[in-house]
Amino acid sequence: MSPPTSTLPQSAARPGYSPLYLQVKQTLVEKMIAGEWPPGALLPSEQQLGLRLGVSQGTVRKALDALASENIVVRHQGRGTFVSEHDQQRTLFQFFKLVDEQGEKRFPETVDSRLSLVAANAAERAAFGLGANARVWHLFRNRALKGKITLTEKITLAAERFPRLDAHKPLPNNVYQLYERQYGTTITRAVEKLRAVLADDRDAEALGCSVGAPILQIDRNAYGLDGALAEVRRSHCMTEDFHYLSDLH
Amino acid sequence: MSPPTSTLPQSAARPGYSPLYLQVKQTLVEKMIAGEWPPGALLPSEQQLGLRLGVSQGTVRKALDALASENIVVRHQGRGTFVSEHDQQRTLFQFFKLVDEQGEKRFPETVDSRLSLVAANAAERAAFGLGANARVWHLFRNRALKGKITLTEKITLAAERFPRLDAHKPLPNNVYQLYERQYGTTITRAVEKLRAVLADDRDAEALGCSVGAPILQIDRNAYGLDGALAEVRRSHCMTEDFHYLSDLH
DNA sequence: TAGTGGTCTAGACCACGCC
DNA sequence: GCGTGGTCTAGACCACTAG
Repeated sequence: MSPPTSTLPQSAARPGYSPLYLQVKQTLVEKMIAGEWPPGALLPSEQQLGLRLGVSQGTVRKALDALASENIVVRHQGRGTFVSEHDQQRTLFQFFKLVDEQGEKRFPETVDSRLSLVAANAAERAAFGLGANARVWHLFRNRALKGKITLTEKITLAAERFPRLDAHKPLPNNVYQLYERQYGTTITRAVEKLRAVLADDRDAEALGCSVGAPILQIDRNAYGLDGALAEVRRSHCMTEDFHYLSDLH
Repeated sequence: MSPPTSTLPQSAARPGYSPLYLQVKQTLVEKMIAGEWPPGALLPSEQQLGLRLGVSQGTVRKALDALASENIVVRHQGRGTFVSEHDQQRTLFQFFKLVDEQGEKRFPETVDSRLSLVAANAAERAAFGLGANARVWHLFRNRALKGKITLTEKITLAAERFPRLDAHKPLPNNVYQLYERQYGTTITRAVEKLRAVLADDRDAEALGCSVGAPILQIDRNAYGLDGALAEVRRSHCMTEDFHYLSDLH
């Protein structure tokens, strides 16, 4: 084999060992984080990556397959492997779980939007790992499905990770695309906690329902490529005409 | 290579083509459905399966990896590949999404259970693909988490698929294990639809809450190894102390 | 026609579980 | 020690895309 132009750490040291293909995967992710391959970029071919990293094409393939299964890259036979972008399709299929009775998805339209910068409270500092005087953005939005306001959102972001967010007003419907293009933060994974609650005065006003109506509360924590918590979001959703779809596989 | 003792269909006919490893996967699933390898059974090694099916060990591996990713088999280095069983662990991690504030899961205890056999209504006949005079089982259960009744369930099963279900009373806590051991029906996949509703009189009585309390309604359709709908379940759950956890990856 | 990923094969070595 | 799955490699051929 010709000498590699780059080497991977810890080839087989017993403690802390990780398989070669996972080291390759991690290396690729780090290059994405560093901006070497921004979202939408075409990666080098498997052969070229193998030569560059000093591993076989099959090992590169296993790393890329793992990245593809996490929706971090997209592979196209005959074209190549691309870093995933937060286009509407991805946001819809990976991060949006509300469907109508027929199981159809629609992208929600933002009807009303309010952005403010406030001092982070203790819970917010703990969640984002912020210092004592840190500040956070609060973004409130009402969103409509099929023309009817169906959910309200409160999004919380660390100001130090998303500086001058107000410069991008009006914020786009798809904020994950904004995080990605303006701040280099790609959301790759999220965890949602669901509860049933009763509509309070604010819910009732925003959603046009009565106080005490049943509301699905969705608490989402969204994480970036680097694994750090990037966004916290609480949604209140009416589930008369839509429901949350969860696949257990 | 020595001649295979069995052959796979359509080696490369253009229309309806499917890769070899998917044909292998399908062949293995069919053997499981036929009862050749019941849940818990040790499969032949990759080498032996390759010889038997006339494909390479690497192709068998790709089929087994796909089955493992769907939780249909479990692989153990040094021991072999086993058909998955519905032990408490699997039921808990794959099909039970309620966790407490600390994110801990507990297996729910069945407190009360009522089983009845009734004529299937139109919706039930359509869902299960039943004939005009078909009957279905209705199983109502109240279930407790950490000693407190937290959810009610209504389970619907086609009587023709689950004959003499009443002979197994009292039904076990883990009904998926019963389906598997007594009826050869292995649940492999489920889809849940979630809504927020208000507690009615029956919810209030069963759950010890007030009428009009917020309730998380979970409609689950569970499918067997053969892909057919096997169980329909509606759960009503209090989410004061527990919430539904959904991973978006 | 050239280049890419997708499939399939074959063989080597390692880590693990069991006897 | 033996057999298992896990990793890694190398090379062949196919299907798809693009120029």
